[in-house]
Amino acid sequence: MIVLLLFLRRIILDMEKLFSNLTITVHPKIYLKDPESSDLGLRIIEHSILLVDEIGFEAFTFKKLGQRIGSNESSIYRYFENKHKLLLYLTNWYWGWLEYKLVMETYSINSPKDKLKQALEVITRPVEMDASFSHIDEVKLGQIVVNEFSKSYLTKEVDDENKEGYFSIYKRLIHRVRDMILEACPEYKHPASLASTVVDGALHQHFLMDHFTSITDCKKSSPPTVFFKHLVLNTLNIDA
Amino acid sequence: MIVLLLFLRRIILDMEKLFSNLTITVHPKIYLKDPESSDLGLRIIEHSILLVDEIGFEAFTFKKLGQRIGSNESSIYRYFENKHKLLLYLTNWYWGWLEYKLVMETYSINSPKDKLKQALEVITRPVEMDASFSHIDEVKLGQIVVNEFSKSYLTKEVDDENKEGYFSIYKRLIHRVRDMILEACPEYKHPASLASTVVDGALHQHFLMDHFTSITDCKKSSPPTVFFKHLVLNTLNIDA
DNA sequence: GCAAAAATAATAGTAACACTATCAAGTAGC
DNA sequence: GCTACTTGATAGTGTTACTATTATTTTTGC
Repeated sequence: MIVLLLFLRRIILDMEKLFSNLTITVHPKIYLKDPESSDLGLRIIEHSILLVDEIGFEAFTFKKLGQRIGSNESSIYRYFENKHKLLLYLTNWYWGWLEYKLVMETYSINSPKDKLKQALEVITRPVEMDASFSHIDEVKLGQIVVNEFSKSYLTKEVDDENKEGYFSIYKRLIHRVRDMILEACPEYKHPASLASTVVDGALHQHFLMDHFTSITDCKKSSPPTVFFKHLVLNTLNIDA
Repeated sequence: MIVLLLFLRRIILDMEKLFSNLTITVHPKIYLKDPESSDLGLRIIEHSILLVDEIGFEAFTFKKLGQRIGSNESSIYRYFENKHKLLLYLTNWYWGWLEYKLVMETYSINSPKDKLKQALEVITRPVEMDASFSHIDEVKLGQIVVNEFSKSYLTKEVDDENKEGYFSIYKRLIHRVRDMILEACPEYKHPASLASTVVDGALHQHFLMDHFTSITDCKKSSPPTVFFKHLVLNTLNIDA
């Protein structure tokens, strides 16, 4: 058993190495010029994560970002139309990255129930550092998603932007979780709602842990993963 | 049995009559001058609901609201410091109203499980008109809560404003649901997280029904209430 | 190694936003 | 009729969210 596990782990590590020069693909209409294509672009992404995390999306401006990276406001406008598009870029990147993690950490599991459990783990756990992408601080980006993601779709333009495909990575991730729910429990009637509730709810519980502790039971010693695993498995009548 | 039900219904109707001149109390530090205290104040509330629903919170300004109600921008500033405070006022009012509905529609139910079921009904159903408050369009206010509420707390000021008590009605509502969960199932370990997940999740599912239908199973014919009742009752091992 | 092309920086400018301050006009209570 | 209070009107300030133009630097193709 242990030998098998080590063997699987080996495959996974190889796989990760194989994909180590992988880049997360973001819908090209979100940017004017691909930020991965130049040094300035990479610095825009790197420091926008740090600055948004620091001062919040409302107070964030291209002017401040320019000052931070010693570059000009107008140069940043050549990469992104406005800060809303930049936020879309960052959150798209995050969901693409999480989808990659989800696939990597579940593809070798055959039992649908174990696969689902591992998926819940990936989706609800706190974000961990990933050395594969040197210009991105995944932990801070995770915080940005918790605090700002919903602002990217709670707009009057959401239907147009959805049609353009700006949210398709996010939706694809939820479809994956939905399909795993369905494989573990084919007769369940609300797999998509359950998947979206878990993904959105996990962000929400992480926020509550930081700011409204009286309306959550989650804490370091009993993280959201515990709550959501119990919730999903009981809902589907799967034994833990 | 039917006689008893009619009797209870009679009591409830009496009770509603009794409270018909009730006003929902909002934390006084949220406003500079009580909008319920003058005609202009009432018109500010009435038309801010219509205007925010129409153009969204981002595009909403006091100048536009002033034009709409034939009043001056500066006069509105005498009631609210800024539009963020006005949003807090509207959402506080909504949660206070929903709490009132929750209490009214559950207080006479003795069985903890039935009480919880009715609570889930109140919290997850679409908002319905309420003639008791003539200056408030509850349906549109409900839409505003779905689309804008999270923007009221996803800010850098959330901890300060929470300390001031700006979110206490919202938290109190969730505490009520948490307590009902606990009465129906005393051994359940995550009652607060479940309550907050249902309240937030209900708003989210309503949003998805309108904009991202592929990641929800909810629709007119199978509304969020069905999903959440099944979710909660199975999680708590209560038979429907 | 140099010219052309591309990328970036610098500067200026505009309309809207988010206010603050001041003063005038109306109105309500005593 | 005086006072206090409310509302309206006007003006002004600093910031935001851009756009446009021109200058400078960097890259690249030959």
